[in-house]
Amino acid sequence: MSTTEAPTELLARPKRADARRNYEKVLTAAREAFAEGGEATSLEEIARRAGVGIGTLYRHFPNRQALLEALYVNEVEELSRSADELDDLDPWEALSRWFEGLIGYLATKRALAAELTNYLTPDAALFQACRSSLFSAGEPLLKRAQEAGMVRRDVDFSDVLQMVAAISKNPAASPSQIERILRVALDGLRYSSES
Amino acid sequence: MSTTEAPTELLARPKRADARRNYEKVLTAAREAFAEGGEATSLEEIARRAGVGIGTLYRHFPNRQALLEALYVNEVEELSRSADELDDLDPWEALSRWFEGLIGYLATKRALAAELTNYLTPDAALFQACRSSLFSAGEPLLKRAQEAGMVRRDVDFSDVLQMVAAISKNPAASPSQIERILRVALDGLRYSSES
DNA sequence: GAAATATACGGAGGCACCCTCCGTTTGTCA
DNA sequence: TGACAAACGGAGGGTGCCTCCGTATATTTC
Repeated sequence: MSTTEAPTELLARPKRADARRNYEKVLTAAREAFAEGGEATSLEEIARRAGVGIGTLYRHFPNRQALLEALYVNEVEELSRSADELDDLDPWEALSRWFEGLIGYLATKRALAAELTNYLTPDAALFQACRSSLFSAGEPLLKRAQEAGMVRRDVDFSDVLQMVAAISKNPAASPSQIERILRVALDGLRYSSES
Repeated sequence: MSTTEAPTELLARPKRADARRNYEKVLTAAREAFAEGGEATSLEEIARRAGVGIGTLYRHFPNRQALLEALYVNEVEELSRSADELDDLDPWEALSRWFEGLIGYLATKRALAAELTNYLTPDAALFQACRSSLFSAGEPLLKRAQEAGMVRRDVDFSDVLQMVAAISKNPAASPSQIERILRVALDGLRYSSES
């Protein structure tokens, strides 16, 4: 029973044993630091927490952006897997449940995503990949609700996703207000324009 | 006809002639630089553009944040004045027209607001002031639409403002998509929960 | 198990940026 | 016009991102 993992991960892990250890140490330290300290954590600080030199950190993540991306990908992968237990619900119910999950996720990743958008254009490969991952999970739910006549037909999944994401990431609103706003916005999906 | 302006401005301008000139030069250079170069412009660069020393820039704006705030306030003041010609419209029409104006404004200020939120908590005095300015302009329009039964009553102006702002500032969506999403979200205001 | 080799480590130092300090200059007022 | 307050400007301190390269360690080979 070797310790080699199957190469299913999207992120290529380094080869040598000490290297892999350090890679994980950095990633973990970064996750913690970002959770605690907000987005302003320096890479020096992360290296210190991880107990490695700054050079080692840069060996694994060629720049700050790369480290953030690695964190981000890790999390999205996890999220997309969580959309398979909703098939037997009422179409509208299934859709809004799924978005609830998404919303909870987004709430914790605010700072990370915000900083990433400083480095990347929204059509960067990374975001494309994440979106397509979310699409394959959520789009069928929307389609189903539209075919059941429970959601207006002049929107597509991208619209809804952007709408929910934008509202959830708004740092100026409290969680309870965000919830209220989302309810309104999602109700907009049910509005039918023939007055 | 003296050149002294009435002290109606929220921002206190400096006293001496050269100082006032330089203050304006910096502010103008900053506005241009941010419009062109995005948010990553350095203060040294702005001072250079304005043709003043870095020390002078810092005399007027004690730090980067202060400069951004000054820019921001300037713009919001301008916006709030623009909401007085809507009284004679249908309540729903008036409300959505006003938000159209707001939306256009927000579109151009994305980068600025985004960077400011890195420095300030959403309840900073600056934002409070801007919000209250927007409130006094927009809240009556919402009230009127609610009393006319054209808008659901379980939302307040803050909700709608945050909703519109969040969607408008979303950098991942194209202008046309943003427009579509806003239409959906604002239609949510008309949805009435008795099914 | 030891030598050879590839791989990884770590921190000094370069560069850019934010900001402070203080000697010099300039506007203002009597 | 002279005196003083106000403002100017840039050298330099501190920190953060990142590079470079001498040192150390894992892995492979014999």
